[in-house]
Amino acid sequence: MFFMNYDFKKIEKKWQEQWAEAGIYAANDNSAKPKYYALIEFPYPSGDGLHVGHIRSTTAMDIISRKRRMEGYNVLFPIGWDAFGLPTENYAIKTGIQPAIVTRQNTDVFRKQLKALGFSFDWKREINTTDPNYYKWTQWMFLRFFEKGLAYKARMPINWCPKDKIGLANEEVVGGKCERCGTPVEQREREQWMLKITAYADKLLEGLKHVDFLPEIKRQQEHWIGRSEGFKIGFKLDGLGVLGTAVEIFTTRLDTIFGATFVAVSAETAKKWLEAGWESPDEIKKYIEQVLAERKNAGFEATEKSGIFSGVQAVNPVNGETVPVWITNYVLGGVGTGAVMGVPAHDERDFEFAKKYNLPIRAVVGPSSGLVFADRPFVQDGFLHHSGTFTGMSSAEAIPAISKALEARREVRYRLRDWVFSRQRYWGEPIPLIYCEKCGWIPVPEKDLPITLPEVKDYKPRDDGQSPLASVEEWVEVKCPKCGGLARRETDTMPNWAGSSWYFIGYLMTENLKSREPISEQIKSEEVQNKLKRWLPVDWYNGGMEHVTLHLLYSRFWNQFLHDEGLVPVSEPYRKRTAHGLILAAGGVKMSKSKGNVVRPDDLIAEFGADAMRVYEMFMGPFNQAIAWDEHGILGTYRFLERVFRLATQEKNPTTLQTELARLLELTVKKVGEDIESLSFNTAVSAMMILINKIQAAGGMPRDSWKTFLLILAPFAPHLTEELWEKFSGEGSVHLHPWPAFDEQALAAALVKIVVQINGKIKTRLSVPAGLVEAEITQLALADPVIVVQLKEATVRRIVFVPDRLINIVV
RNA sequence: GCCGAGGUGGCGGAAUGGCAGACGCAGUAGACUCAAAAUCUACCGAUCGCAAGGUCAUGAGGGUUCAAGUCCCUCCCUCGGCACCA
Repeated sequence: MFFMNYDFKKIEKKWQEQWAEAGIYAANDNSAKPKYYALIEFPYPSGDGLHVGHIRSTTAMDIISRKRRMEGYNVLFPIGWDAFGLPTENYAIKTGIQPAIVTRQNTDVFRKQLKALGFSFDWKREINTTDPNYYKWTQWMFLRFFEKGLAYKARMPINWCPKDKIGLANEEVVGGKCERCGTPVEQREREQWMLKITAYADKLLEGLKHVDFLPEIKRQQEHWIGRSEGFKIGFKLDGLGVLGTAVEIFTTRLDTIFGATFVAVSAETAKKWLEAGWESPDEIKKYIEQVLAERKNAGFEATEKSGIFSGVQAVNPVNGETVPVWITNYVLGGVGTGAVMGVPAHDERDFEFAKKYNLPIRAVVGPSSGLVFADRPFVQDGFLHHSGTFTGMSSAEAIPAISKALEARREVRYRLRDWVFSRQRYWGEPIPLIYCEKCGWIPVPEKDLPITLPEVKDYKPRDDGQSPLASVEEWVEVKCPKCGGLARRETDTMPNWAGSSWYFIGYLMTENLKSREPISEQIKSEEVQNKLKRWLPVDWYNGGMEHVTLHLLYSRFWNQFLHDEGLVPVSEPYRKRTAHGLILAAGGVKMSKSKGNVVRPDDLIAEFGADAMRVYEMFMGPFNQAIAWDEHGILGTYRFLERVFRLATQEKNPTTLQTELARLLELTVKKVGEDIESLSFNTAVSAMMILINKIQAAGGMPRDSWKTFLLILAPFAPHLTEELWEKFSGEGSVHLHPWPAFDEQALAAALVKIVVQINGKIKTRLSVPAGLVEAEITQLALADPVIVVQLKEATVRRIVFVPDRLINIVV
């Protein structure tokens, strides 16, 4: 061994080529080893190229994949492109260049950049959602939903920019205004394809119990689904004239019904009464119109509560009491029955309303100790008071009892809405349906899939809100597959979420995607089913917190459906899901092209190398927290790697290992292994830095110890460690060598430092053999000169002793 | 407004209730050098003190404890999510 420079450029290029040639990261479909499926959210290949945030999250999963390989797993760590979407389309609108060409250019750049970072992807399994071979399957799967009645057409409001005359995706609406021109966005009704995800609401909730997702991820999904169990109850009306029957209210808090002091109905409900012939003063009519108009315009923001007394009275069925009916703006027509019982003592909104209009507040539920109404509503469950025969019951007992007495109808409601699956856009999967005047909506026969995107001149959505595909007459006009008559293709395309809803399955059968065999036969074949059984579920899926509600829910739904169809062996696609923090631009704002603050990694990689870049991004801060980008620190990780290289290749490394260094090495092996599992990469790097600093001070380390160290550094800095491993004539690749075990016994130190406190303040430290008992330490502590001086005039009242750590003398 | 995460040196950040500031960046001094870079060594929260040492410090204020950045209560601020879901 002789001194040499850390020539990362040469080293990184050399090993990237050798790994590719040897195929050491390819997942094996026929291995006897246990499988491990590690997944990242596949990137959208934007024109900006890879940015520093991609590197952080991808390096993390790369580290986990590499560690698993070393632990003896057959690892699948795939990569692909989620390439349909607006930025590419907008670029095409501006330049007229075909989105397919832009996509190819962008993916070429991304692929090159990812390869330069040494990620251990199985590149043979690369997929692209815009590849007709891929979206043929997406279209086929959509038709399965259609055949099961889970895809349907409905009139839905879309965001419409009146100036640009186009429909906007939600992402293009910022604060109720068009992202490009700033014009306030209007809601327009349009026929849209919908997927009935609500049919899977309970299954999606139930499935969460069996997966290992971060608690906050589960909570967000639960909240998004928003299951609530309630009851519908009729309140008889008095004063609506001939209409005077009943108003139906919905509540989840039947136990508070004795506290109802009014009934609040939505403007929509009141309007229906008017249409049915209710005669009411102009004042009320005006108010109703005003609320409806406000709702249309505001849409997004909550307005101040208001209401008007309708003149109508309602009868509370539980006690026959008469309460006033108010028409309000805070009860929504589309939610529940569009009417609620107002219980100000036990509901924040009713309380606010009652305060404003001086309506009575009657508390009927409280903690067991007694019923105290403070200046805020009591919204928890409790015990009933002033509630007739139900007084004294707990909320949990009272709800079924009251519902039985009233014969109330129980109803389960969800916040979750069905998935709007249509986009009036070009750059997405065409929806493979044909409309025939005679036969209705007819699916495209499987032999005609994929329906590929036709070339168009202009990619801009049309003035009438239709997709540009509607202008391609020769594409739109087809024969009805059923009757042979003249029919028209659906011109809407699928949303971005479609292709990403099943891509983790796509990776498992990339060869089959290319095949011309019918999908319905292929997917049920033993060959494909065996692959799916081998790899599913994904063992660890990491991605952004921003995808935790939509993408994660959609893909779970999609997979559960395929499972119910008998096409996929597992009902939950992801066993474990974690999330990373965003990398923000300097100043803590999001990086975006429009702000011009996107940081590209290329220059830094050229200057410090891929390994230094990887280690730095892991070292920056806690992985699960957002962090502002600052490249100054990369010099520190470069110095660390350079130091590793220099010390490991120095002329003479000692042949024996000092006891303390040996112990530190064991500790570091343990800590790095544990920190990787808990995504604490920053402290793992720090631990390795501490070790290297100690090695520097000790003048070096024997070869075998170096090899152990290389093994734990390997997932972080794969090129450098592979190079040194070769120089140390290690067997094969460092990345396929077993992960080192650590010796618990070697971790124990012979000497420990004991902190001596007086009244909790540190006074001195004792260096003593490990394992001394309280009496021995007390004796030593009290004899210490510093302590003797401090205790001169005090009496010891108490001694607190923590073995091998601390003694506190209380005086 | 509600839910969640967070607030620690000049900066990024460490810390199973038990030595606050690990590790790194920036900075200061020294060694090496003709010199510089690189590297190595030491120092590096504030404050009082010649020093030994003391005092104050983890957003603010209370509390529990022998001991609190960590647990409890009240409040302030930042970020993310949701927006009247009955």
